Amino acid sequence: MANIKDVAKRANVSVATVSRVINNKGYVNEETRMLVEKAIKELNFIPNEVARSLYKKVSKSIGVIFPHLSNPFYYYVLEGIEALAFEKGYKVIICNSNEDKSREEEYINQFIKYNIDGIIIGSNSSLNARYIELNIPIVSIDRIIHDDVPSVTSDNITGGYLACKKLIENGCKSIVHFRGPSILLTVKDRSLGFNKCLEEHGLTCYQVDLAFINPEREIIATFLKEHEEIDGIFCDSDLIGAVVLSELNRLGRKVPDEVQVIGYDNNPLCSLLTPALTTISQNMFEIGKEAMLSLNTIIEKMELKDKHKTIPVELVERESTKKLVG
Amino acid sequence: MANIKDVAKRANVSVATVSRVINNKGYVNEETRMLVEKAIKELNFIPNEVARSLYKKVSKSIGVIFPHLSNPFYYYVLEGIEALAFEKGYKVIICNSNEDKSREEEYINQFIKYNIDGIIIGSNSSLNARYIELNIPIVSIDRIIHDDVPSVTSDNITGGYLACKKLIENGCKSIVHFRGPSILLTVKDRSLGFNKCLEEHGLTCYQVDLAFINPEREIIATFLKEHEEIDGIFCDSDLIGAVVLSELNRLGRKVPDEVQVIGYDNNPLCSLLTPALTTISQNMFEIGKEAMLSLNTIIEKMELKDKHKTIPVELVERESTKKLVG
DNA sequence: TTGAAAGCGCTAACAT
DNA sequence: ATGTTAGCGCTTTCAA
Repeated sequence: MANIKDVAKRANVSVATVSRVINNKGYVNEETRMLVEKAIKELNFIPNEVARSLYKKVSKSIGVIFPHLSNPFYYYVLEGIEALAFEKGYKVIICNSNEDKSREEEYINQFIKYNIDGIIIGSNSSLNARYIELNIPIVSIDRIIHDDVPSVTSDNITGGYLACKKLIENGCKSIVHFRGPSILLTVKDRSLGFNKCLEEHGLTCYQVDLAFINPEREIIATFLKEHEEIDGIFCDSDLIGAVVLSELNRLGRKVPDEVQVIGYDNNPLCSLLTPALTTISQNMFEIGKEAMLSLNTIIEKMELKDKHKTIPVELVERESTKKLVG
Repeated sequence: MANIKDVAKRANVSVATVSRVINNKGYVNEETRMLVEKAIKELNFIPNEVARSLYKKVSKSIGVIFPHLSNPFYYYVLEGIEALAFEKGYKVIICNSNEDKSREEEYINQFIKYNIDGIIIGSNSSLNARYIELNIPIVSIDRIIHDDVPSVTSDNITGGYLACKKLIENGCKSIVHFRGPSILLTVKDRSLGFNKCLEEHGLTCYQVDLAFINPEREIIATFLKEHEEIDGIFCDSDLIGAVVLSELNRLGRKVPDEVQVIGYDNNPLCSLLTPALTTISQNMFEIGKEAMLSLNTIIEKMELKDKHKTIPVELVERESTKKLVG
C-alpha cells in the first residue's frame, strides 16, 4: 500500500502538498495538483483513515445498538440508517446487546476505544446515565432517554387511536388489546391513544400483555376460548396478529365477519396471512433514516431544530377488518 | 480522556512500561504492574485502539457485505456473525450493497482505508476478482467465489433432495418447483438435489423462476390456475411458500389433502401460516457463526482444515404436508 | 526490569 | 504556493 510519502516523492512535492490535494484544502497550484493527482493514480494511493482518525479524533463511523437483530422492526430501521450513513460516508457498526447490560457496556467501551462519532440506540437500554456522561453524540429510537437526547419515535399514540377508531367504526363492541410488554414507552403510548378513543365512545377493553419476540400462543388461545364475545382485536405487533389469526382459525371463528383484527408494524408478513392482516403501518425505514439524519446533524455540530421527531403512522386496510361501503 | 502518557506520569514509569502492562507482554515487575494498574483504574484509562491500529495495521473489525438487509436469511446469519465476532473482540461493520456494484466498490475502498481485518461476503457479488486481488482475508457465504476463498454454504443439494423425497413418499405425482433466480448457486444446488430424487423415481417437474425479494404473486396465481393437476409444490423460500399458500387458499384448494407444500429456510413465519408450512430448515445462525469462525482462523493465520464448510439442513414437518401413519 | 526514542500515516501550524 | 516539522497515542526495538 502506497502512503502519502510515496506520493510526495513521486510527485516531487512535500507530504503537506499531497495532504492539501487530497483534502482539497489550502492553496495549491493547478499544475502541482495535476502532478500530485497523477502520482496518486499511478500508485493507487488510498489515504489511510486510521492515521487521519488518530489525528482528528473522528472516525466517520457510528455504532448502532439494538436489543435484537432478528426482529423485522430493527432490521428495517437498520436499512434506513445504513442508507443515509452510506450517503454521508459513515460506517455503521452493528451491536446486538441481547438485552444484556454487560454486553452493552462492553460495546460502549469499544466505541470509546475507536473514536466512534456517534451512537444510535434502540430501545430497552438500562444504561441511560452512562450514555449521557459519555459525551458522544447520541440519538435514541423508540424511546426518550433524556430530554436533551434527540429521539425518533413512531407516532404510537396516533397509531393506537387509529386502530381503535377503525374497530369502533366497524361496529366492534367487545374489544381486546393484545399488548407488548407494558414497560415499553411504545406500548404505553399505543395504549394511551387506544384508550383515549375508547373513552370517547364510552367503551373499555381487555388488556393482555405479551412478549414481543415470542408472543405466548397459550395465553392468546386461552383468552380467546374464554371470551367468545370478543369481536374486535388490536395487536401491538403483526407477529402477535399472526398468532391471533391462526388461533382464531383453529377456533373456527370467522375473520372479519365475527371478529376483526388489526396488527401493528406493516410487516411484509401481513399480506401473506389468510386473511391478510389490516395493520398500523410504521415507516421503519424512515425512522432509521431520520435517526441517522439527526445524528449527523449533532455530530457536525449543526443546530437540530427538531429534537424529538415523531414519524407518522397510517392504517393499512386489508382483509381482517370489514370493508365499510360508503 | 486519559492517555498512556498520563498513566505513565501518574505511576511514575515510562509509557513503555504501561504498554507492557496493558498488553501483558514483556517483563514487568509485579510491584510496578500493580502501580500501573492502580493508575489505570484511577484515571479510567481506556487504550486508544486507533493509535494501536495505526501501528499494528489491524483494526479488530470486519466488514459484512450483504445484497440486502431486509431479508430474514441475512439477518439471522448476521446474528450468528455478530455473536462470535463479539466473543472474539471484533467489531462488525454492516454493508448493504443493494446489489449495486458501485456501492460495493465504495465499501471495499472504505475497508482498505480502515485497515479492516477481514470480509464476509453474502451472495450476489460481481466483484470476485477485486476481492481476491485485495489480499484481505475473506469468507463467502452461500456461494463459492474461488476455490481458494473459504466458504460456508448450506447443504442445498440435500435440502432439495429431502423436499422431493418427502413429496414423493407422500404420494405426489404432479410436482412444481417454484424456484429462486436460477443464476444463484443455492438455487442451482437445490434443483440438483430435487431433480436427482425426481429422476430416481422416474418423475419430472415443472420449474418456475421467481424473485426472492418480492416473489411475483401473479406468476404463481396464473400457474396454479392453469395447472389444477398439481399435487406437490416445493418452494425455494418460505416467503414464496407463504404466497403459494395464500393463492391456494384463494383458489379453494385444500392443503395438504389436495396439494402439499414445502418451503425453504424455516423462517419463524412458517408456524404462523394457515396451515403451518412444512419446510427445509437452514441453520442460518450457524452459517453466520461458522463463517466468522473461518474468518477468524485465516485472520490469525492459523490453518483452516475445512475450507468449504457445508451446514446441514433438515426437514421440519408441519401442516402443509400429510402425516404418514406407521 | 525499565526507559528513550523512532515510527505507524496523516494533518496543520508555522516558516519560507 | 509550498515545505518543515511537531504531534495524534500507541508499540517495539535497542540500550541501559
